[in-house]
Amino acid sequence: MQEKLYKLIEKALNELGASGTKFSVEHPTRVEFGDYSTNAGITSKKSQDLAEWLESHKPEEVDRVEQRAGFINFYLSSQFFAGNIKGIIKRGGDFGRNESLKGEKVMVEYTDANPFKELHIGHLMSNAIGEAVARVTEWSGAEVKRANYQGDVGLHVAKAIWGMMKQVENPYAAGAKAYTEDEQAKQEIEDLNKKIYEHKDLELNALYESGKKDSLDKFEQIYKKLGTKFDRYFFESETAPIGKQIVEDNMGKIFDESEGAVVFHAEKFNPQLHTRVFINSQGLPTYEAKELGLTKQKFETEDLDQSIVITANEQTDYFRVVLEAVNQINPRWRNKMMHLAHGVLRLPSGKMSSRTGEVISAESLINEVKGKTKDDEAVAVGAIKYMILRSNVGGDIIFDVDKSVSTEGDSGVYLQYAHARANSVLEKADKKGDAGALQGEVRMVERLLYRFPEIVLRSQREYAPHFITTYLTELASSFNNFYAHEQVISDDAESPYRLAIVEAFKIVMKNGLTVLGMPAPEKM
RNA sequence: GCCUCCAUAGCUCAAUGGAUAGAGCAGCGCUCUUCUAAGGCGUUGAUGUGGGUUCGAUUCCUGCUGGAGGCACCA
Repeated sequence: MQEKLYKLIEKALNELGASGTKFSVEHPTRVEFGDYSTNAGITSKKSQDLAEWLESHKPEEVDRVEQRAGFINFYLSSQFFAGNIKGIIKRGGDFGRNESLKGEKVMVEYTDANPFKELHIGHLMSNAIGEAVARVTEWSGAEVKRANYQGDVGLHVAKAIWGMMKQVENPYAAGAKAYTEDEQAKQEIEDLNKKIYEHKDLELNALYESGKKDSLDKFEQIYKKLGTKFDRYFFESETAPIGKQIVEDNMGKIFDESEGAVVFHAEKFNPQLHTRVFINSQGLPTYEAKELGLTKQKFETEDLDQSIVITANEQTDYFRVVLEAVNQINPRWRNKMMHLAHGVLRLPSGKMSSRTGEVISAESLINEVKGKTKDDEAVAVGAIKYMILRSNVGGDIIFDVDKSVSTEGDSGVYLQYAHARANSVLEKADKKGDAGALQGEVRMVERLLYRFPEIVLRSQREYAPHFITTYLTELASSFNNFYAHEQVISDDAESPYRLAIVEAFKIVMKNGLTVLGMPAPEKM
């Protein structure tokens, strides 16, 4: 429809001798200003003539054309909305999908949990955003590979194993604490770290393997709760040697020796960037080199058109440097890579730090929210995801537990409840909906329903799931208003049409929640 | 010191260069003998500050103030 109007306006401008004028066609911010609006009248300075031309050449879907403050507004006909209701019901679970990325293969890396440590609320953030991005990408027709890159070597592992050997309650926390407070423990942990790398101590290897497995199994249970199923797991123990090799192959060309370490002088390529160490003075690859190894692994195991990495924004500058290094090594990889940074999840009381041991685990947050939702896990997961996905990806989230389960608007609960309520009405009805039975005024909910596919598309293009969240909240509000003011099931002639609206709403809400990775319970 | 990002109502968030800056919470006042009141209706309240570009700026550029993150051998 938008495109149709665009072409019509282009034609009008041609005939009015104003061809080439720039203009846009969009949904106005307020419904009083119509379903579509154009600024072509302002940009062409022919508002009056253009409005008159459009009024006399309007397509059948347009009920009326009005000029207001220079803008030309299009009000669509009730038949247009009825047609869309019918179309939504026909497409059902597929309504909202598009094919803009058809034939492409996209890898989305997110969550990036570290074995031996607990999954904390930061991982929850990455997971919620990553899963939503993955789904939005799928809904745009791409084949998506979900990837999880995990740090299974390094000092944190040694700390955890040190704790395991002491058989304490929380091995990682105990190890981390001892490392900073106890000089002897620190030495023991560093020795352990070296031994883990060497992989020669059989007893230690067994401890390592069992600890890793337990940890990964536990992660899997949480991923299941959150609705994530990864296709690929990458480990730092694998990427490290590959990355080290890449750096060594490019010594003198891209990487240089400096103070005993191997560094990349990124500022030579971009003054905003800085030098970073890729291989430390002990000859061990750092996180930076490992990232190069990971990149190679990704592109060599899958024929990717795009690789999206989702991390916290504390890694933004680090990533810019690494991406520049990738660009020097293989620009074709670089051009397909995208780093999406999210903020930090905080509680109103302040930030948590994993170093001080005050981490809030993902599980404990889920359980706390669950405790406030009649013990309903679907509602709890939805509540948490909503809080994360309601605002722009880059910013921090202030997570207020009570607000997240708020029964009054702007929450996951609100969306799920509207969905369950629509389902309940449909179950009560003894007849089927019929979008052909319309009469009367067009409702707000009808004006919003058909917009869902374009919202999904925009979310994909801008890597911004929050557009969907915002839209669904508005949609749920319009549905609740409709529900509160009109008796859906009754004997009058329009009842089948109202039922069709409810059915279409249920489809869109369910698809919307699904594409965000939120559960959509049938009953609450 | 340098780099990046951010600043919207008392609070938490929206607003592809457009119209009277939208929601929710909190506050105040209504609303269940009717399909799920975890709902609905009404009401009070905001673009940090100085310039600039533009027919039009919350949006773009820039000065200032305030905040967050990062800046060599952690990840």
